Amino acid sequence: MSYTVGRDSSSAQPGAARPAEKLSLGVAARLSRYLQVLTQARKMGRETISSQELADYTHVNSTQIRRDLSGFGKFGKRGVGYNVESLVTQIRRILRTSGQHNIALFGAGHLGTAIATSDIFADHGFRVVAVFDVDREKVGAQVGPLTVRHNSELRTVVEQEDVVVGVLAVPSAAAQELAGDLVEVGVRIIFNYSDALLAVPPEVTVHSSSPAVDLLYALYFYLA
Amino acid sequence: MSYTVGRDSSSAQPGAARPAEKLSLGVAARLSRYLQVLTQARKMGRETISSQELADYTHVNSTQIRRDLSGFGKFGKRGVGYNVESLVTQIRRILRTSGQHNIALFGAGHLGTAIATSDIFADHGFRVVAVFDVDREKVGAQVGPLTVRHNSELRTVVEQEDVVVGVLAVPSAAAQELAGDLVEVGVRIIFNYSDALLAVPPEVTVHSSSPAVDLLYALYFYLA
DNA sequence: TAGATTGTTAATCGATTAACAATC
DNA sequence: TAGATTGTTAATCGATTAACAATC
Repeated sequence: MSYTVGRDSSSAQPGAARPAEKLSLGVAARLSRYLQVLTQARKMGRETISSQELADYTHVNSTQIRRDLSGFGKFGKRGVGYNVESLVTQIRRILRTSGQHNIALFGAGHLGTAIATSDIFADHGFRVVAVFDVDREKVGAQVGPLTVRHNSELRTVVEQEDVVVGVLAVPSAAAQELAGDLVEVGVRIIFNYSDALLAVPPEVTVHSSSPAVDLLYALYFYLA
Repeated sequence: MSYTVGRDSSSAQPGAARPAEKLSLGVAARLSRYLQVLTQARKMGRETISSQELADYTHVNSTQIRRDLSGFGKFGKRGVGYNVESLVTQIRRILRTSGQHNIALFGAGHLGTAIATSDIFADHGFRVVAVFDVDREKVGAQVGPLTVRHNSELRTVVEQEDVVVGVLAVPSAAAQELAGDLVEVGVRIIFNYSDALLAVPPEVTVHSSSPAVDLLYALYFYLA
């Protein structure tokens, strides 16, 4: 990982809920994972969870988890574990992602529809505010609660709705051009579901989904 | 990460294409990332790629990349870079995932259809050999090249087709039961697209997709 | 040749872990 | 109280990086 980010804030001061300098890449990544499991656990009605259970689900060592968390405050109860609800709140605060963040989704095909109608994003404070497509037959159709718009409305929507993230659920051939458009109107985070390699300026972050690669990784440990 | 896996194989011996003991978690994860970018690059017709370009796309430091690769052989050409095609082959060999691996997909809704008709899995040597659903209206329908089957055929298909991975694109409420069924018929890798927390025996690996969490992570560095 | 990029070293820094006292 | 689990320390190990000679 080569982002230029600050140092770890691991020097603990008892009792103090730390205002957090900049998190290291590793800490931020792990906190995100904890948040994923906690969100799922909350949905299933769990009230508390132990570091050991979190370890089982995230494959992060339980000591590491307690260490990561205790750097920011004493969130747990000895003999009991962590309160799921309050830990979700704490981690969101640490990651500074407690707010609502708006997403523009591109592509009203099967994948786009699946994304727009699920609550995988909603559960984490993201809101899909617009669905775009270039297909005139799809424009005007309903996808979940939204009406499909034509790509040409991109700029208007991004500016009016304060869109922070662009999600590309379009064919590879269309991805690069859309990425360029998004960058041009000021979007700095792109989530790419196509298998195109996107060229963007350094200040823009592209995250490419790749379930197959995740599987290869899992498979290695299965085969080895 | 708490898998019990072997040590890094970083002691280099010039010239030798290493038979690779067991890779460390970090090395395996990074090699997978390189593979993702290389596969994309190949699709776009690229012949060679430098460690610096790989670094730009993967956010892994370029020295780290050269180091990771040189542990297994001298794959690059000074002044030129790495041959994309041959590096794909080499990394697949190192990860021992050169073969064909069969997937069973559950859920013939929008997400399931998107997965079955894309080539995100095919590009990495995975083949979706069956699509299942419980909805009698969907059973029998065509999804890409496949006919939707009823869940009750699970065991037969897994045994006949040598299914290694189960992919769950079903509602959360249905996920746990299916996971149990998969474990029972011997599947050891589950890819979970639902937001259910799956309880499985320790020998089973569950990978839960969570694009929203990936976004939170990206957002942190954007906001901070 | 001149420029580019690999392969490798050596030094540093952060991640990981076992162990255990504190305490719910 | 007895059992469970956190918070924290101290020691180890692996990851990261800058730098540069080798070489295409």
